[in-house]
Amino acid sequence: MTPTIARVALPVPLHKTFDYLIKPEQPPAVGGRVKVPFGRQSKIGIVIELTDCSEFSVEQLKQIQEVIDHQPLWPQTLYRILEWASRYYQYPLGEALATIMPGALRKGKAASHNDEDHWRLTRNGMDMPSGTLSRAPKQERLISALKKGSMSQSDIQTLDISNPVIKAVDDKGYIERCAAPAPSPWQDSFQITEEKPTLNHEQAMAVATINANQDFASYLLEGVTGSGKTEVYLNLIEPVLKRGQQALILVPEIGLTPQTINRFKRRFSVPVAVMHSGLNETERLNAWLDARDNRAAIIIGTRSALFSPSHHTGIIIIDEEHDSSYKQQDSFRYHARDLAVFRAREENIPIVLGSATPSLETLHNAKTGKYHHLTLARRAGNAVKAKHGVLDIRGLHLEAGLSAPLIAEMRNQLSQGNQVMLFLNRRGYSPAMMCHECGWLAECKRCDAYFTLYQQYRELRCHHCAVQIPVPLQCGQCGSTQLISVGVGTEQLEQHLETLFPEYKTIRIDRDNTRRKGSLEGYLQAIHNNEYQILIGTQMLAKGHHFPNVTLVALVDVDSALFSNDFRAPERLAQLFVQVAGRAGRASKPGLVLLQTHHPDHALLQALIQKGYQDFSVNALNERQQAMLPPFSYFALLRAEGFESEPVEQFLHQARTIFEASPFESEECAVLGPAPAPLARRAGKYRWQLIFQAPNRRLLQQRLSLALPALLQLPLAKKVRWSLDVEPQDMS
DNA sequence: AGCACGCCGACT
DNA sequence: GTCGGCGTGCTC
Repeated sequence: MTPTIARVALPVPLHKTFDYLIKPEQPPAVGGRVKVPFGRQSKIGIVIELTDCSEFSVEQLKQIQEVIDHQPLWPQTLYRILEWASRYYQYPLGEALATIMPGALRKGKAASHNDEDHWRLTRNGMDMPSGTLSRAPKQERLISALKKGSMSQSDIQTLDISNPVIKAVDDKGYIERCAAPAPSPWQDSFQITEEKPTLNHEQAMAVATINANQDFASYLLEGVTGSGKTEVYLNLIEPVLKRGQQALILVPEIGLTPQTINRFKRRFSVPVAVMHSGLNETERLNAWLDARDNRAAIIIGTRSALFSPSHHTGIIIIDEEHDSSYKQQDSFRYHARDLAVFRAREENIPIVLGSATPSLETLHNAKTGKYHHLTLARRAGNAVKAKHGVLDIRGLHLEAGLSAPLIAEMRNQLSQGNQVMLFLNRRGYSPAMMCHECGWLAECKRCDAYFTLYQQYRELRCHHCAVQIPVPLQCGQCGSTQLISVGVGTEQLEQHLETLFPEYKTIRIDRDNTRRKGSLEGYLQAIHNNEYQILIGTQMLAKGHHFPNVTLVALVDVDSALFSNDFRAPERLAQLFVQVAGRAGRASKPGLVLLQTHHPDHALLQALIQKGYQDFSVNALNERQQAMLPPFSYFALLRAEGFESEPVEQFLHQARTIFEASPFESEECAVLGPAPAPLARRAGKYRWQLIFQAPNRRLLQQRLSLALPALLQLPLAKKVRWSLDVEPQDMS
């Protein structure tokens, strides 16, 4: 029996689907788009089921307006992952599908290559006796050219045959338009197009281990900076491409540089599809289609590239798997790395997670045997390990946050013609402004935060909302004019270093001066050209760039990370430390990394400094286990905000009651809060949060799925703004 | 989310 | 007398 009703997921924030009548002459496809009337508007949704029954009577159902796709947009495996992710991350399927779909498809554009039409000979044209067009040599030439096969309009133009000529021949009935022939498959011309470097023993072992098997298996490739992870990737991709399968590679947002892409393009003679946020709608659609139609052999992209509809994926590689940009931080809050493992399992292919500093989650999975752990401990080529040390700054006088020993070492390195890099994760001149007489601190009226002083703009700015005001001349409390800055930010550091080292040029790289597109690239180039000797930056300077002339890296303030209220802060500090250590220096000039701290004996710091990231991670994982923090439990964060505190808090109280009322055994689950969010007021809104904790994913998912319908029923759910983040990455 | 309906304040 | 403010309700 042919189904009469289509169940459709629409891009609306409603956790349900909508039923529509099918026109018999236009049967829709499950997984394909349809245009349907919705209230007084019409929307594009995805058919998720064909059926005969509905809770609604036939009279209540409307008809599908238009069937856009006659086949599913995604391979079965990928569609199942999307369905699962929609449930796991508690995000409505229709909205989830819409967010990961290329914008052009969301708007209803055809999901097919917009190849240029071709021209071919008609029967008449083929039979045309030569000499018929002797007085029209160009027309004659066109016909003989087309005897070898169809051509596109632009190809014809390259033969110096203009459009009017084409039209004239068309009018005579000798030629006609036809579809472009399918491009020849890349498999036919596959070859390796550069000389392969010889692998060292570790690399060869890793390659052999992973390539030994074509079925699902997860590998953690833990390779120190400079150990040649990319070369391993290339050796993994090679047999995949040889078999005619596609390779899917995810990189962090900041890591998708032309150099990275070229590394893959250079090695193989195959088409590469690149997917990142910089693409316009057409480019994005084309990359998506290239992946789907197997016109691209290698698909490389950021987070969202995980949803590339490639049907013949043979391997998934996640580079820098610890990078936080793999977790989407708004709307559909999926984790691309976690979903990638899921996808690999569904498609029964290997997945490789590469990093010099694996996330504790991934290390835990390796430890418990879920992932195979492969290590590259040897540096390839002339890379050399940086030295490092802790600067105990207790009791030391600090100049703009810098201790005398650090300044001395800077002077030493600079005088030898080297570059010096300073990390300080605080933008602005100083993170607060205080009255010297009464202790009053300038505070944002709309946020629970102090103003940051920007001296160059003579402004106080709030880093949590858009407020900026002129620097006050008087204390807001006692009227004193003795206002002083408290603490050090990158601007102050820059200013002070310019007076301290006037003979060297200083450059600051943070979000405040790299807003303009391309400015970061310009600065990095200038640094490589040695135009600057002192580099100051927040962590955006640490990722993906190697500075061979930098021989000294200092983390100016690591204490704030050691005592942050975000339990992941030490992990991120350790990753930053290892990443910068890997970027500094080279064989002839080994690098030195220094950390300034008031807590030189801190256990995690000691483990990191004395024994390295591996020991640090063992310690940190133990601490997580003691505290039952991820990966030893699974969190979901329900955050709510509103202009009045009371309804927000009350909403979360009700949410807590709902969650606790679960009929399941729930001793292992816990609810924490409601408590004020780390930033209790932001942009005038009060923020509260509730944390759900479960011992495993299954239970977390089960309990949330059970609670959410009741939560949505709460009258307050419509009055306050709220969001649910399953396995949040950033708790601050 | 959109978009309508609906009931109360300041205006051509 | 209207225009329009955003509260409430609904979308197969």
